Amino acid sequence: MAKTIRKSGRPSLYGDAKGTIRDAALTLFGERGFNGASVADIAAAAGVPKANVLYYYGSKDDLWRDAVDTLFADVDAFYAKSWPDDPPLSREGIASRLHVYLEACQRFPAYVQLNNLEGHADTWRSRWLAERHLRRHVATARAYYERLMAAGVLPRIDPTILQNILAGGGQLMIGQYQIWRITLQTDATPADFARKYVDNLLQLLIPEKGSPIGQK
Amino acid sequence: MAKTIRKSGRPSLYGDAKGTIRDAALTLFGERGFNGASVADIAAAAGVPKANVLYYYGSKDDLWRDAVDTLFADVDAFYAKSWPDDPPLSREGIASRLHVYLEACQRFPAYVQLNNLEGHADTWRSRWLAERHLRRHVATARAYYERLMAAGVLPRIDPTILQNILAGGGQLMIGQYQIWRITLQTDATPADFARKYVDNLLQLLIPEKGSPIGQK
DNA sequence: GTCTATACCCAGATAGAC
DNA sequence: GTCTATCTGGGTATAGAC
Repeated sequence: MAKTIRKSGRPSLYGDAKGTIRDAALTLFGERGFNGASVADIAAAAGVPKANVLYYYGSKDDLWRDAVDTLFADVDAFYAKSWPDDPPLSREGIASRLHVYLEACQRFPAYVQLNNLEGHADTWRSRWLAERHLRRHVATARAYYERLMAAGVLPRIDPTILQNILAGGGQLMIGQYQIWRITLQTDATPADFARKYVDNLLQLLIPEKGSPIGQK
Repeated sequence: MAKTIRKSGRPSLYGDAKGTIRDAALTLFGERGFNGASVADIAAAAGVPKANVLYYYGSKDDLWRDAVDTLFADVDAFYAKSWPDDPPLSREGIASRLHVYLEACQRFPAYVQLNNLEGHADTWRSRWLAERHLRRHVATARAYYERLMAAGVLPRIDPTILQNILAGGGQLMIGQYQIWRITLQTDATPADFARKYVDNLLQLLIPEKGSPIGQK
């Protein structure tokens, strides 16, 4: 019965049942996939009865869409405050851009897990993800990489492949951290992983003479 | 009751119903995930009644395990005939190794999709995958990359990160080809994609002067 | 607005005819 | 060995009390 003052951003005030449900849903959708996370699971995680989930969101599909939109609003806000408008066309510019991207993957696990879970199939969910959100993100990154190649900082190669080479490996290690942990006892979740990955990548791409690997 | 005699080394009874079911299961598990692919779906895809699936495999879990083991047996056989025992420690050696790996990802879609679908969670399935199969594959690849770094062909960086940089981007583009197709109209499924990816990657890592790759 | 109870369907798994 | 019919539980969604 609490009056929930709903701003379009993150309510999370006292009694914000709808927001609590959406946050729980996003976590479980990211962890178990759409089919693996039931409405009952989400309700239990949010601490509300099952029927309330369907009361606030008309259906499980609508809940998924709302949760994903909210996720990308958060990620966009994170990028807006972390990325300079005009990143330098240099080794350091690449490092900073990649570091922010990997930080986003760590901070918003569903950001990368949803791609893993939905990206291989042609469904209403993968289409929603791609057209509504990914296309925008990919275009922004590509514009910067195109400028890097034009400036001669990187060799000129296929831009889509370039994006995947630069970001793909780290995205995989973060998104699939559990299976990497089981396989090799490595851990891509600590805060310094993003920095370590970027340092190693740049050492491989643009070696600096005498630079110790994995330095701070 | 068509008598489809299957070769390729797997136990084939008359009309190999069991093999047909397992193949259909692997396809659907790879496409929709374990929870998204029902026993009824698998039975329909294999063209047998639902009860037969549970007759041949005692449970859905057992079917998954058997399908995954068979997949990795096929992938191992593919590697055995495609990888030289002693790949050269050179630019060409890297290219050939990566090319074979990406070909395997294309030829056995479930090989990469299962990682995407299971890799982010700690479940009996991700543990099965990691301990029974991935650890072996990763160790084999790592041994080669360690020798490459020791020989000075590549700068010495963290070997796990190196593996992910080299193979991660292509694996992502192939495994999540649908969402890349929707997002950018790119297509990672054609036979020449693996070659194109490797060429671009090596051009970035170890540029060759005057190489015509991706020039525009 | 919040909850209990329930409808209704589909999932995995069995029984038993043939 | 193959199939139809069925059991049981869990899934999404709804009705209706308060």
